[in-house]
Amino acid sequence: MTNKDTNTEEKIKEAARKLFLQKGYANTKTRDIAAEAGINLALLNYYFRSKEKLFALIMKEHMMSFLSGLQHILNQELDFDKQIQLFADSYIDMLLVNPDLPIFILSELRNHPDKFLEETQLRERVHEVRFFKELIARTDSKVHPLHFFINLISITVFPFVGRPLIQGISGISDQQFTQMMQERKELIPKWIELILSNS
Amino acid sequence: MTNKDTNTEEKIKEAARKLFLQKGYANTKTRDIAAEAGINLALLNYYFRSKEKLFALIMKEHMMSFLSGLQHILNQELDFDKQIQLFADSYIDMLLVNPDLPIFILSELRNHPDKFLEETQLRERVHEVRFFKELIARTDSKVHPLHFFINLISITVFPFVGRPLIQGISGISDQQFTQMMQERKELIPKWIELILSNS
DNA sequence: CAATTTTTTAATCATTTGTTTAAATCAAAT
DNA sequence: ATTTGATTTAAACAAATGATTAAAAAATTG
Repeated sequence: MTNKDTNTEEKIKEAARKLFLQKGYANTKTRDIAAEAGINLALLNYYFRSKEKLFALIMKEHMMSFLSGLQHILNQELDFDKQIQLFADSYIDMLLVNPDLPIFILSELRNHPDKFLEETQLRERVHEVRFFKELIARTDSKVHPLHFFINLISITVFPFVGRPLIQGISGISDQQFTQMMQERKELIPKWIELILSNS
Repeated sequence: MTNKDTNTEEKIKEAARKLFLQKGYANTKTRDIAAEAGINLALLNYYFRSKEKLFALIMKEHMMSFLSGLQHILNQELDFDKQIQLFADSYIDMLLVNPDLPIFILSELRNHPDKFLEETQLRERVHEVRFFKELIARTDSKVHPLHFFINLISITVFPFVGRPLIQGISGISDQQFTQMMQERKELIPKWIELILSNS
């Protein structure tokens, strides 16, 4: 505490987190970060060598927390149905706190398709998750189990990615949007279970 | 034809379409566009005044075609179920041809939240669409009809936005991805109708 | 306290990038 | 064919941007 918030290195990281998340890599200038952190521009390079290295650090941090969250939820020893409920509930909570996270990750992933996937060992770590084994076991149909996972992620995450469009079309307020996302915590598990049980 | 493809103005637009779509506004340099179009750099400003004006043009074009597509499909005089089928089918076809379109639009919309929504009269034009009136009429439940529209868009569009993650996690090939999207043309209507009829 | 190391600062550099200019070339009209 | 206007070109400009430097200030060590 004492050191962590006043510490120059941490101040730069904090500013970088905020701005990169908000505006992406290309739209964030080193001078913006320095100003936001309230430090001299040269200190950015002193502590992190380059803008790119600083970004890689922040990006990895985000990918890891995204992954750890997923891993933690989907590895719990729970009923399959309970697990879906837990996922929707805690993931939407997380997204309401970090609404910019998905579009940030997906935008940057577009520019460096492999870079970040490799260094987080995404595939390896997700593959041994309980939920997936359960999901595969559950589907006796000819429909690929991945479809159901895609559906779950889609209806949970997409509203946050497509938010400007959704609000632009429907005209709902920020408050109404949040309200609807709260409702989805309970609706998503029902929908997914419905889809799963009829396949 | 004769003029349209060799025409300098059109060559620049074509190059701009390709590069903006692929890399976004900030990551596309005017020199890249000039090189791609095979023309002198100054011609970009000669014909379009500025990079920003050129971009606004391309962006509006994309928003319009996105909107017209939606409008055309959702205004057809068809059964509600048929309409959902038509939507999934033709929208996935479109997305397979333009897989970068959603992430492009959503990324840029993040930087200029209102700018493009206003000038396309998105809300006004979508609001008078047959499909929505039908959707609202259909839902007697206490669940907001917008939820179902969000679901339809989510499971249709999100796979293309989240493609790097989906392929990174599952390890499926490009070909397998395309195959799955083809399958979803028939699956999505079933899922959506299932959800609708149980609400 | 003096010496040494670490941190911070202001100034500057080198490159990139969007845009402009002035001259050259091309096309159309009289 | 000459004139006039439109198009194209090479060169340059100005601002933005990531990075470096050398000196000053602060902190640490002996």
